[in-house]
Amino acid sequence: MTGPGPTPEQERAWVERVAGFFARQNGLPPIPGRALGRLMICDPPEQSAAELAAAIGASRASLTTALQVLLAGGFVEPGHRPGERTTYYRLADDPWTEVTRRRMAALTSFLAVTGEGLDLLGADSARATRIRRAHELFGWLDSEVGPMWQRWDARREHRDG
Amino acid sequence: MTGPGPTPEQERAWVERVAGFFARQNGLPPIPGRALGRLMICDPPEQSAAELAAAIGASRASLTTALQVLLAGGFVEPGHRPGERTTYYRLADDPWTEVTRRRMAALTSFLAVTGEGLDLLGADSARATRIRRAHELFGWLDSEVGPMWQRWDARREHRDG
DNA sequence: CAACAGTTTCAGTAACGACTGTAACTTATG
DNA sequence: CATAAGTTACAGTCGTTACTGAAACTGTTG
Repeated sequence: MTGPGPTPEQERAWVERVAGFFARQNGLPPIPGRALGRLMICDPPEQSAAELAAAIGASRASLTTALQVLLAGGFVEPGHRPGERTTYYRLADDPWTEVTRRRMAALTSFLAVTGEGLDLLGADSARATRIRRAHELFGWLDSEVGPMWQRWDARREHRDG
Repeated sequence: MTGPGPTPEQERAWVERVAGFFARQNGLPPIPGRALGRLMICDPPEQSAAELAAAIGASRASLTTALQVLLAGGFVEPGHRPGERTTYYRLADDPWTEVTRRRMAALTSFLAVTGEGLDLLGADSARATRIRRAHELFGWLDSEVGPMWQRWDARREHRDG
């Protein structure tokens, strides 16, 4: 007995939550977000563009765009079956680490802006105090995230490798 | 001799870079972003809404909205001078720590979504493997950011207090 | 090489969000 | 209580973006 499993309604609601999260967090449009959410729970894990379109209620044309976005972002991977022309898309093995890494890098990229600001105003001038505050935080943050991801990689290697 | 200082053109360009960053990163509209950038380098540090409007080339009405956004986000603080009715806005002492803290919290908030997904599919089911991958990363990340900010607070206290 | 399944491109549309200008409101001053 | 500086609320406009439907394209099968 494997239990009843989620209802289609529950699945839809969860997919919508995923889409909402990536819309807010990564600026992903609704349909790519829904396709991503769907690919996280669909059974089987591989789905054609047409199947995904039907599942989330969008046009096939929209799925093309959505899948391009997801492919470019490294979220999904294309796959083929012998004797079939259809491309079956599946969630990448672990898109999350890379995506999150990128987001944090983007966060600390403010360091370049503050650095240029300090150059402009003179790093030691009183007027640059406000910028320096920001510069210190983002510089420190930048020095923290490197080791942090090293710890993650070590942990992953320990579990998988 | 304190040097020539930046040209208005250079200031404008830098302000635009700040605005661009916060538009991409925090979803801030252009004008709030520009106002924020301006408040980072303006001299004197306190500015009225009218002054800011002139400096970044926006209407006063827009500045009202922009300043509300910045006040709500904790970026700026209002100030008054005796005998004057004008409100002078200045950059908060250190908005960056709090803002960045919020952003990282938002990042790890995906944990709630993956958690619900695991409940829905059954945490140990084969179908939940994809969700579990995400859940592990964000759970770990969540456990990392707490201590990380503690280190920052300690560092700050050591320097300031 | 013809037929066809599937994918992609593109033009058009609808909805959304930001910004402006004006008008109403608030509050300190004489 | 009248005045004036400044702030706020609002209606309208402009630009952008996501999405759809139809047509063009690609590549495999018989």
